[in-house]
Amino acid sequence: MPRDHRRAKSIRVLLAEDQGMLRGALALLLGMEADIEVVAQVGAGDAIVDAALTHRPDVALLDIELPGMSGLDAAAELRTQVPDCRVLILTTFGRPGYLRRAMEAGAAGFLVKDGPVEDLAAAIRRVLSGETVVDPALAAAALSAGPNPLTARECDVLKASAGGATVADIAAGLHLSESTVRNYLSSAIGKTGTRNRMEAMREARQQGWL
Amino acid sequence: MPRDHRRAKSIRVLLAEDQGMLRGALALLLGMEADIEVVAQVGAGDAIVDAALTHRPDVALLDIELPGMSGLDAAAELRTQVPDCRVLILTTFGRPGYLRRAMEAGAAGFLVKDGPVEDLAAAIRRVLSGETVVDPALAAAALSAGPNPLTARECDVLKASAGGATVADIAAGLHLSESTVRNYLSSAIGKTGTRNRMEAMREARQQGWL
DNA sequence: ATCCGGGCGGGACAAATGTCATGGCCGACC
DNA sequence: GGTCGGCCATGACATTTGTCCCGCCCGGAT
Repeated sequence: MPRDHRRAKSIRVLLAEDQGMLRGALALLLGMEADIEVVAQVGAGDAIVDAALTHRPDVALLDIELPGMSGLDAAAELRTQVPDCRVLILTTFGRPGYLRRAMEAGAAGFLVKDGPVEDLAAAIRRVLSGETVVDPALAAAALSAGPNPLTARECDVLKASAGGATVADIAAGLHLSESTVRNYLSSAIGKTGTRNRMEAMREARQQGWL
Repeated sequence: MPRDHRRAKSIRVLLAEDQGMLRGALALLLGMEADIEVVAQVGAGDAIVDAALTHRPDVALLDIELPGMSGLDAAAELRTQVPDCRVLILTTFGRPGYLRRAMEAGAAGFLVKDGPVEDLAAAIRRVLSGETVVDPALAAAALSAGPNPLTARECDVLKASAGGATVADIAAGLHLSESTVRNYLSSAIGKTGTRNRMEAMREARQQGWL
């Protein structure tokens, strides 16, 4: 005989968020909803799939920027490994490219960390009932921005150039010639319409292309 | 006749945090503590002092990175304009320089956003009772790291060089000659022991010097 | 009175960065 | 089979960046 005293079946939620305080606060608040139960909390991206396999949540609430594995990549993995689990992305940045990638990864919803906490439980319920939860303005922005024009290699080089790495550093890190690296950087700078690698990185990040 | 049903006087808290969801969640949780009352919530640094003057909180819980005015600057202002209000800094980054500046600004405590939510209410009570709340390991790091070696101008130039601005941009923005800008950048790079402006910025940020 | 240290700028030079043209290699697509 | 695009690489070149000189003006400390 189940020890659950509630009549309605409660919604099982997996919570992935690296900031301990926010994770704890959200878990407590969600746990107070009568029909919601937080069955797992993780602080790293590479723990998401394991936790989902173990606890079989109905909804996974995923941050994007996580140590280990991105929440977007985790969403894609969940799609195949735990297909019954619906994914709700919860992120600081409403970048067009993030939303696009979230949708391509099969996410059912996309929330930004601004906006009131009250939205959260509501979004979880709507997502579970089959709705897709996305801010319309953000969706429009994502559509009008168009897809990522950068090739995989150009993204690699931009990512590797973060933190002030020199061309030589990047070349060594990616096992490329220095000339090749400069060519990729140059073309990324061209495609982003910027003047140097820093601006190109900024722009690519802003768009959610990295 | 006061409508407050509790016997004990409750602790009046001002909450300054730009991320809406975290702000809302913390406000709800703190409000559930029997002896704590959130009397004001703000999402911008330049609203802190006004709100404190209006609502006369016992404790101000301040994020550092805020739009408008830094939580550290706001703490310094509170020190003079609302001296009875104790300041508890709540930040994502446990940078040594942040802790140092927080203490110099008269903060009574310094919490990082990792670590459990449960610490928060406890820290508020301890701060109010006169204790200073600081993670000992972080305090040691701040002490051993030494003070900021950069001059005010060097900081300005580093800040202005964020986002990929060229020397010409920085010079124009700060009304300086390009030679001067390059000299400041060079000396900042030297003092940080780095190889270029990007690394210098990274390091200076890491240390909390900006 | 002298000596810092900081703010500001100039000039010269080496190194890093960004651009461009060119070419080979591959796989996908028509 | 031909074409196109991505990946990788060279070499030459202009521009930017970083370094090291030098100098001037100030205000505060000794």
